[in-house]
Amino acid sequence: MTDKEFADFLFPDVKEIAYYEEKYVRRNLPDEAVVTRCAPSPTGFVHMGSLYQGFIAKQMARQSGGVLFLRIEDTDQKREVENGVEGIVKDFKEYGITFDEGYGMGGAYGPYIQSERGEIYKAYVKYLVEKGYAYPCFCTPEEIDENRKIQEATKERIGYYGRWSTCRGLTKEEAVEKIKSGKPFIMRMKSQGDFRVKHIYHDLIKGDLEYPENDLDHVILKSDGLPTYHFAHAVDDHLMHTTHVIRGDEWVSSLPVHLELFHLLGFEPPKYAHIAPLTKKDEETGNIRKLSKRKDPELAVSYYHEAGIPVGAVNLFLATIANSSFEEWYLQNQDKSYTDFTFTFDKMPIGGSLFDLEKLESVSKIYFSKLSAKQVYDETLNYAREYDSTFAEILEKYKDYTISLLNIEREIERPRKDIGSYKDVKKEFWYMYDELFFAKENPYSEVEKTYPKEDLQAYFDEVYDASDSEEEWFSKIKTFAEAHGYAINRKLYKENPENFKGQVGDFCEMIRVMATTKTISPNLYDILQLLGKERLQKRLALFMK
RNA sequence: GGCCAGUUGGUGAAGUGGCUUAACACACUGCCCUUUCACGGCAGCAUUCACGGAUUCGAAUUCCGUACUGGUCACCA
Repeated sequence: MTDKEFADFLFPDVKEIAYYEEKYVRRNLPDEAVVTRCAPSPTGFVHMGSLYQGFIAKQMARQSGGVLFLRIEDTDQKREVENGVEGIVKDFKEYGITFDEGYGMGGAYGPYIQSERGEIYKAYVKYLVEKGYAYPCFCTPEEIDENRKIQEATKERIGYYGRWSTCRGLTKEEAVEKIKSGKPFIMRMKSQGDFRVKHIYHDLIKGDLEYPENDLDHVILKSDGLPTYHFAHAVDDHLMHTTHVIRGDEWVSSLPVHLELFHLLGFEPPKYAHIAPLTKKDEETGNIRKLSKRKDPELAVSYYHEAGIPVGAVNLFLATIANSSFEEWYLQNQDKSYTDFTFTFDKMPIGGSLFDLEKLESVSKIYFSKLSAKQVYDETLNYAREYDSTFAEILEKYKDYTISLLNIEREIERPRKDIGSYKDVKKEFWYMYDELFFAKENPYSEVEKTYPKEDLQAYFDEVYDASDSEEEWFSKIKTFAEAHGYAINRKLYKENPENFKGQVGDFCEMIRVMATTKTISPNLYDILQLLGKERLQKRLALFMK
């Protein structure tokens, strides 16, 4: 029996690969164009890791005038989650990762969902059989497991190779016999590699990597007729003319298999860029470890949605960890978007990228500081509608008031950076709403310092005038404070602190605490203006108690 | 256990043999600016790059060994 006859016996009704080779023509793009993809499995929702991968893939494709497509890798039906695909598409879209082609939007290289590509994979497996590079395997999972245990016990390398690959030695006739008798089987690649031979592979991110030749006869077609990841990757990325495979570095160890698969199939392999994992410091052990789906809620994209961290801030953060030079560039190009930055593979981190929530917060504050008051208002309202309906009502009721409030020290060259999330708006400014302020039994209970309050009453009774300009307002404060034993400036106070109750700043602090309960707030003059004399008197009365 | 990678201040990191008496950012501390809070500016914060050895006139950067950390070894992707 020839290899050809054997192949025909195994796969009687599939097309020649020439059909597919002709159908999926070479892309007409310039040499530097990066054609890459996001290839998620519908096994759950998008997490930060896939978003990070998608972010980099999108940037590299866009900035090179290439193509980004979406391919759904749903060859594992057991792990599939209902509506998984829709969730993925939605999450990617929310975070600004849009595709040029792929699942749900068509393109010339489809189908873009692996479960619909079965015939294609079979054609290529058949091709491999014809060349003598693939064979059916009848080993049961139990037998494989048995071998593994022996290998572990004798400290031999684990896997289906060499003398352990029992079905590799079967003649074609024996195999045909078994199949005719109804024995279930899978297809394995027939590795031509030698484990002792080492090569260097140049990864776009990690640089030179030393790896041994693959000699494992990996499964390429499972018993359900669907391909394994390894095989699907080789076939799909060849047919879809992917130039760059950008993926997590947990794949580095599979590189030898993939390279051999491309070689056996006669394909030119793509360039690989292996992204360092997102890591965090484990609270229990103190070690740096990869972010885990189970342990770390912050891995889920929904975490940020709930926490009120805007999409734009997350993207900004991803940009800062993707290329270390980004942050400095962004500081110097305040008016530009992160999409204007040219990312390069060689500037991407190799070890691990610490996903630091504190850093995210600071990036988010920068993001917020660039928004207009109206934008902050609108987005905060959207958020509150979803997560805090009482605050949403308040925001709607006091729309113009809130926008004025948010506008203090905003929309200027160097804006405040006090808001890092939609949640912070309430956290920072709750005291500006009487509904929230007087809802507390004693709004001032958190205030630690005690103040010489008698001066305050006098100030509001005799001096404060809401119609004053900011300059007038402050000069009156100075005069009043001086008359009541405060130093008019810091220097004077520092020279002889014992001569004064404090300095003007201390007097201002007292006013601020009375009005807001806090020692930090936006510009005091604006806050007082917004509150108005009547509401201030109410607070004052409570404060004086 | 095998294979592969990583290890630079409180934190993230730049750095690819002399331009490094180790950038930048976050945090912290101090000072300055300012009419308050901020914003901003300046300064301080690793005599040293996990440890040990080697190569070299010269090493965070090259090589070897050790330790630690991570990844991976499926009919999962």
